[in-house]
Amino acid sequence: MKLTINQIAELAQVSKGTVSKVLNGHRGISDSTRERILKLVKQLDYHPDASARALALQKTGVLGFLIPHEAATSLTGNYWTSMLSGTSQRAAQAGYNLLVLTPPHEGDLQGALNHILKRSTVDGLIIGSELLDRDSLSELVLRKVPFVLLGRNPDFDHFSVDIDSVQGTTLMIRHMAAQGYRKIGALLGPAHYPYSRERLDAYQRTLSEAQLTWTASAHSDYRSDSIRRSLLSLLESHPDMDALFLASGGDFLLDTLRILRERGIELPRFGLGVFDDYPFMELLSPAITAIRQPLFEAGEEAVTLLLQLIQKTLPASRLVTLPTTLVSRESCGEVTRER
Amino acid sequence: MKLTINQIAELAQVSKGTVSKVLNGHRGISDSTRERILKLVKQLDYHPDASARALALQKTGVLGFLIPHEAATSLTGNYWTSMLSGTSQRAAQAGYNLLVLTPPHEGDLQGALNHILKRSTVDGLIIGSELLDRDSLSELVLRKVPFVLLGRNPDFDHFSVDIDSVQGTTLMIRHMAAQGYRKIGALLGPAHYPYSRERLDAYQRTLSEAQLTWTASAHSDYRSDSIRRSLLSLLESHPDMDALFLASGGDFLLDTLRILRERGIELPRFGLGVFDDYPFMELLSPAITAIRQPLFEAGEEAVTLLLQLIQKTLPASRLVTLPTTLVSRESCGEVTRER
DNA sequence: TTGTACGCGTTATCAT
DNA sequence: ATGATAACGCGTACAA
Repeated sequence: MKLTINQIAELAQVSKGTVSKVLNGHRGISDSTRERILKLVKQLDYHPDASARALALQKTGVLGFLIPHEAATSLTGNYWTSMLSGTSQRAAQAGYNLLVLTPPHEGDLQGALNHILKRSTVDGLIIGSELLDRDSLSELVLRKVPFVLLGRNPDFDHFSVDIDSVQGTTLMIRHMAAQGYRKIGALLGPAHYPYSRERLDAYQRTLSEAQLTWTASAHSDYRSDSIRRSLLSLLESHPDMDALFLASGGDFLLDTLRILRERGIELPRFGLGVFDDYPFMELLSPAITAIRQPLFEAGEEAVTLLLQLIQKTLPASRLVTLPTTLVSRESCGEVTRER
Repeated sequence: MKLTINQIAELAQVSKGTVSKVLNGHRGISDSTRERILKLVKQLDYHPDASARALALQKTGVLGFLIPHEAATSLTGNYWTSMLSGTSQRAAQAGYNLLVLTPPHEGDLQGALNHILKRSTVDGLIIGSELLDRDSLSELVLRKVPFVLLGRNPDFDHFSVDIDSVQGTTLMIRHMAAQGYRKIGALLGPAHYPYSRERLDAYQRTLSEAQLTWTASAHSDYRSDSIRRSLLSLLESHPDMDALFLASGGDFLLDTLRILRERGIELPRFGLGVFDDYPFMELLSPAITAIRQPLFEAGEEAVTLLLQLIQKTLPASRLVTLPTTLVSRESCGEVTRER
């Protein structure tokens, strides 16, 4: 049999209401009975049942992390897992449990969200925002569900944590220009993703600030064949390109390196800079210059923000923007000169 | 106001008991009222409250994935996240939610486990078994908590999903021997981890099967300084070593490559084989020969097994062992000969 | 075929 | 300071 509050009450010779008060730190209990109950609770290792507590309080003590893609693809890479890591860490430290919400099949996002919401399984939500439309988000606000966006949504103003794409792109393009590259192309993520647009803009602006008029860019989704197609056509239509800015990490880099090698294009004579840093980049030859995103920290910040929303303490600001750092390595000219 | 079963009942002009029966597919309801209720439910998008349902049924519809290390370290690598990915995928498809249980601070594992259990927040548990002792596991069995171990526990027989360390190690060592290496050393994970022992045994057995008597091995934990120390002492005490078997992935490879380069040891004249495969290994020069572990699949299998335990349908076998595959690349001799 | 009443374990309110 | 009692929302025997 499972231990219940009734049994504790019986053993302590009090009513269950008294036990509840002690457990929740309410005042108006004599020290003697408080200690008697506390001792019993500790001794029997009693913990109030989560479901019953949730029902009574209308709070589950659970945070949901909604990842917009199915687990098989999203949780295999570095991006979402690093954010999840930070989220999990801080949630655990704050005494919350973390539910990983991953659509059962690619595209079932809305359904998964609705399912969770209507059953009120979670107290709040952290949402990978890239695929949720304006209407869904509006409904969340309307229904007063506390939530935080991970990655800003351009046409929906809400509490969110973002990594500074503009600052990162500027950092990288300036660096590439400073290294002497003059015809810097850009391979970007899907055109409808907000950060693709931001990075494209920043890329163009920074180039023109550096008095470089040469420009070439292409979009691609995350499938290898798409990356290959986009990059090949970019290379062919711009044979004079002398450097490439990869505006996304993960498979972008792997496929790009394969293609560059196939075509006999040598780094760092041809420059390469990537948005997203991994430890292994240091071991490639040449090592790859990259923008390091504070993904773990973004996850942490998102939880912090969300908890404030749940507790209705107004956060300091609606938007937390985290800066990136440049990790300068050989693929982008630096070492060439020394040699 | 939140929609409740009472409101549905009222609107449908029936008692809530009837609504409940319809919702749960019980029979003994006339088609007309069933359809009337169903229509209403669909129309208003009603979903029964999760907490209330959990309280009544004594089932939460939630599975827990207990990772033995704090999120900051464990969820940053590839190992746990890949398993988590498979777990999340299959859980979602089976209609379960997945709770990521990660100790708030390194070492708080027992506390976290107890917390979850006593409150009965989950219907079942998938446990990264390496750090849980026999007593804790026994208690789980005693309390009839359905759980599955990810990674077999040598001194505790229970339902578990494991990746075949012995088969993988044998595969690799045979390959290295076939490539002509004669003095193959081994750098293993922490000595108290079960799979370290398994891999060490398999390493020695395979060598002796191949009539190779030369042997050298060292253990290390996952911190860079420890890896460095172990490897350096291994190299120094065995200057004639001509190949190395890295029995763990992740940072092991990164640190090892750094050290080998520092010391001017060239691959593949010196052979290198790693237990754990990553896409980027293909891009290193030379590319790294590796054992590929079916981590995602292990996560999936664990859920499948767990669901059977929860439904009390006896699984076919207590132990699911998944085979590895060898990914042969340049770091281990293959290409040398061709050149 | 449908409705009633109670239990699930906890918390909160209102008496005492 | 403590104790009854009524929610919380749902499932389910059992009665009608």
